[in-house]
Amino acid sequence: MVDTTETGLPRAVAVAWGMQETPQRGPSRGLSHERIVAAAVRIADEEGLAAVTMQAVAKSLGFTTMSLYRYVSGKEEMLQLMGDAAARLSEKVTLDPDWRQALRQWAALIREAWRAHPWLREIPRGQVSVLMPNQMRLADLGLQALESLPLTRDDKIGVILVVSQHVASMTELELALAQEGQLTVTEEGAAMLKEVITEERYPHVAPLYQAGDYSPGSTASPPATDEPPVENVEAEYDLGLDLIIAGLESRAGGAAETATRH
Amino acid sequence: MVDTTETGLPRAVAVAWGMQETPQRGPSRGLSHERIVAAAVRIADEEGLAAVTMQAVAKSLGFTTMSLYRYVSGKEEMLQLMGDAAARLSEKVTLDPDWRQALRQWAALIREAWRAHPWLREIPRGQVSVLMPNQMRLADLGLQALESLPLTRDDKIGVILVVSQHVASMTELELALAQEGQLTVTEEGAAMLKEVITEERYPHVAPLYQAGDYSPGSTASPPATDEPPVENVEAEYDLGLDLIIAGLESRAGGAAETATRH
DNA sequence: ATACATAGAGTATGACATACACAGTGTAGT
DNA sequence: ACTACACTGTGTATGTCATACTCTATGTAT
Repeated sequence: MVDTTETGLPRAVAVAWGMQETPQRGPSRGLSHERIVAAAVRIADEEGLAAVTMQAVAKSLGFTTMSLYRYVSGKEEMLQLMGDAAARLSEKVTLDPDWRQALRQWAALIREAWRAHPWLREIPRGQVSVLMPNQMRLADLGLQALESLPLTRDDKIGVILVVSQHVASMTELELALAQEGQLTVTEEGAAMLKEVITEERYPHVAPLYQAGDYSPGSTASPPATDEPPVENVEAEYDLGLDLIIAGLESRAGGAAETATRH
Repeated sequence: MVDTTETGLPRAVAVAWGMQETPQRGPSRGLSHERIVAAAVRIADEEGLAAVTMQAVAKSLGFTTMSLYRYVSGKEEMLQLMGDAAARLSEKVTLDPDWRQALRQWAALIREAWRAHPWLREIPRGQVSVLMPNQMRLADLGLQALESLPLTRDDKIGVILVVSQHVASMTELELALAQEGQLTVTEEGAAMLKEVITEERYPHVAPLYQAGDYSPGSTASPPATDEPPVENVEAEYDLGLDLIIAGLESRAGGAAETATRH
């Protein structure tokens, strides 16, 4: 449960849109939402989200921990604001007229944001995020990319969602792998693994390990995954995008072709 | 950096495969990895991952907090073990001979796991997860589903990865929405929103809000998103899967047909 | 002027993860 | 048997967090 204002809107949303009335009386304010969020983002970029504590943020601004609570109802709200701040887009983005290219461009934009702010993966997403200004801008741009496609409104939204999640997943994976560094398994360790990864229990995976090139590689969800060497995330990123686009082409049929011409 | 054993294998991996030598001397053990992990999973299922504290787990087993550290090197390791435990699969799963169906079945299996253990989304994934027994089983099954497709080994792995991430994303989204509950925005709040979501800045999104059906609906990544009413996640799940499968069909060309041909 | 809403500081509290030292326990080696 | 000691689980302590509450100083509306 997000905490909300009297308007029913989540506080974070109201704040992000600047809908919060500013007090008339009292001492002048030394802080602001913007400065707090900016400081928090800076710390997250440099030292990871774990380093973003209320104390660290306050200290970096030269204020007391508790002073932040004048501007932000709690850490969660701050995180939500950070999430939106990280999704800021340069005002002028021109998308290719071909929807395929446009979709790729759009995906690349999102990817860029994720790469610049790896910690985004750790902040909880929810209904709130959609209502935030920058996130909404991204969604808007995504819809624009698909404009020429003969899909229902809902399908377009779905495509946007699916694509953005794909990009998010792959970037997250990429970063997770980069952070952990390559595991260096001993001869002995590898041997032990070979012993347990038997042909009977793992008929399709076992060959990969028996082969000897046990690059423990990447991973996935609790669901499954694989073992491609780290750099391959790029390949997976493209693969997914290619499949989705190919899928869209076949679904859109001839109509899509029209959009491509000229 | 995961902490590893002398074999170079992450401790969690060694533990999960039962590669850890058990002591010979000393009092008999009252606890075990399995019991600890099982207790932790139970708590997570019932009260969410946040409720999984070392103290809570220990208490639920009738032991002291610190006793857990005899079996588990730290909370992170425990979480990794929980992740694998939640990916356990019933031994006998039969996949449809048609790869399309098989892929759907496989996706459904993963989805089931996510739904049963929503907290999975919160546990960090990485190289380690791939090396865990149950996760590996899932990967194996995924490869089996794609067996008949004329793809390279790497592409198959990629597909598995992409699909599993898609399922993960959609299930995560579904759960996030369910947890937050529907936002109930006041007339006033809605009006304020309409005012800031202008046609100029949000040409494609604005109409959705102006229309009056401001179901704040779902969300996506820091990237973009949409506003379909909650139940629509199902639609997005299908959409993504359909697109990927259609993409695979067009990529695999005639060969895929063969596999389908009844 | 003056009252009072407000800003930021100070202090306090309660979760947590985890380090460390100890007391009891059962087995290996005699 | 006996004994040493590897190992078990406990108790206590520490440091990091988020956040509640209280107080003093501040500036604006009256």
